[in-house]
Amino acid sequence: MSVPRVALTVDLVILTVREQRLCALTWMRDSEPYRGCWSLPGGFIQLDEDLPVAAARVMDEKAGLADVRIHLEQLATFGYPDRDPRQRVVSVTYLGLAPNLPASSRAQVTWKPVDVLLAREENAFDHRRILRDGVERARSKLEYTPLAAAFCPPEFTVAELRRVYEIVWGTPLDPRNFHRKVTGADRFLVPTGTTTTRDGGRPARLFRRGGAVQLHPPMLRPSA
Amino acid sequence: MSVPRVALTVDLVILTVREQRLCALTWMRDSEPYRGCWSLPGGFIQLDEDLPVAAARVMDEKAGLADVRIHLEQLATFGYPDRDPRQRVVSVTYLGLAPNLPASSRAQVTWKPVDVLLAREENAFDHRRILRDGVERARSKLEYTPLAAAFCPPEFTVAELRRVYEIVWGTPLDPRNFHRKVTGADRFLVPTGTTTTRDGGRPARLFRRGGAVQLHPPMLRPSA
DNA sequence: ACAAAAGTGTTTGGGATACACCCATGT
DNA sequence: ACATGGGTGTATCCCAAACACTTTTGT
Repeated sequence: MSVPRVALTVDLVILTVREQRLCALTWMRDSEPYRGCWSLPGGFIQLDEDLPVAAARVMDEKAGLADVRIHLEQLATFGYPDRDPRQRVVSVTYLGLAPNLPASSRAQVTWKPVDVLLAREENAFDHRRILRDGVERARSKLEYTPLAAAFCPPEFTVAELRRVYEIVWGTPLDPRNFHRKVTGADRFLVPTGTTTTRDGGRPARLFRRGGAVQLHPPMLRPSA
Repeated sequence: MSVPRVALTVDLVILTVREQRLCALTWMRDSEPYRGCWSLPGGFIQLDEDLPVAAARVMDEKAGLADVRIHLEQLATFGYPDRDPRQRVVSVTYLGLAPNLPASSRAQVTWKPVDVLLAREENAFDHRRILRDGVERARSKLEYTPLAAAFCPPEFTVAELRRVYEIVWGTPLDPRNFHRKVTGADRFLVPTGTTTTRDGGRPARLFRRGGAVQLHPPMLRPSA
């Protein structure tokens, strides 16, 4: 029995926080279609390759973030027939949250603020839609998982973590109540025992990510 | 440029509540591979077909639930290389919640309790894993969306809705507090103005689904 | 001394839980 | 009359928001 076969890609929504803004890793296209438009880093899946493996390979080859072991989770699959003008291509997308890192050395790959990307129209395929879904997923994941810490360097202060929440959610948070909530949440943060004054003022305790997978209790967004 | 192409299927996790149990629609395989094992209803995607359209077609052709317009949402995509012994097949899965309906007239398609399906090993491909993910998604969706009402007939009582929650979550709920919460949630339920005594006792008001998409405030599971 | 940021204590209000109690039907 | 389930009222508790206040640094 013969069945239709389609080309399958993995496309990545890699987010970070840098210079007080939520940014996504973009690939500037230098060939048709959509030459000169931004796209998400992506690549075709090999026949013998598992989906997460393909995602990790694209992280390496296209995004230039090979060494960095960042959290990658499946976002959604996009496959309406004409999303790629050349042929039927179905895209399995992954969401990753990274600390503020230099991206690839290639000029083609850069961090861009998501609000700029979502406002501009010059995007390839349906990648603006995919980015929007990824950002929304990240926003809600911050509520009930400890993934906000994935945006931070290995050691960070409570205030730095709060800045992540404020930038991703786009809302100011009360520093005092935030402090109590995150330090009280089960296995969210583990103190290193050291402090830093890099943010000015009184020395702040440094923390590392704890082993929690879910957040109890969750950090809920202000009612919006 | 030549790229690898793979076969793509849509597989459905269709859940309902019947006879006090959470059940899933299963397809009994009558050909190899996995002859005699249960599987999820599924089918190959056509070249010119959007993914949700393919899901609706499978609902019709395989599940025999054509007329019924039920809620279908994308669940996840499964694609490790050897999940189908014949060839590389990637499966885009959808989750649907249905009221208690007669399934197809074909004996091959039946409702089976999910606890039985998840306990048994005689399943095709990785469909047990997919079912498990679908059930978990449904459980958490009941918390913050009004989808529990999708398990009910068009008109239903608060107690019938409560039974849905109790069966899907596997926990008893306080009838009084449940009543207050669901009738107080914004646009969850709209009263029809009529009552029924089909459950015995004092007549219960009948409700229809309201227009809410999210639940404010959410119905949280007992801490478990 | 003063500014700046970290961290703690305290009050208060809304929502959830637990449960007593009343209502409206069938038998 | 009584059983059965529908529905309301109420005390209590917990948690989160709001914000005054103390602590510890740099300049």
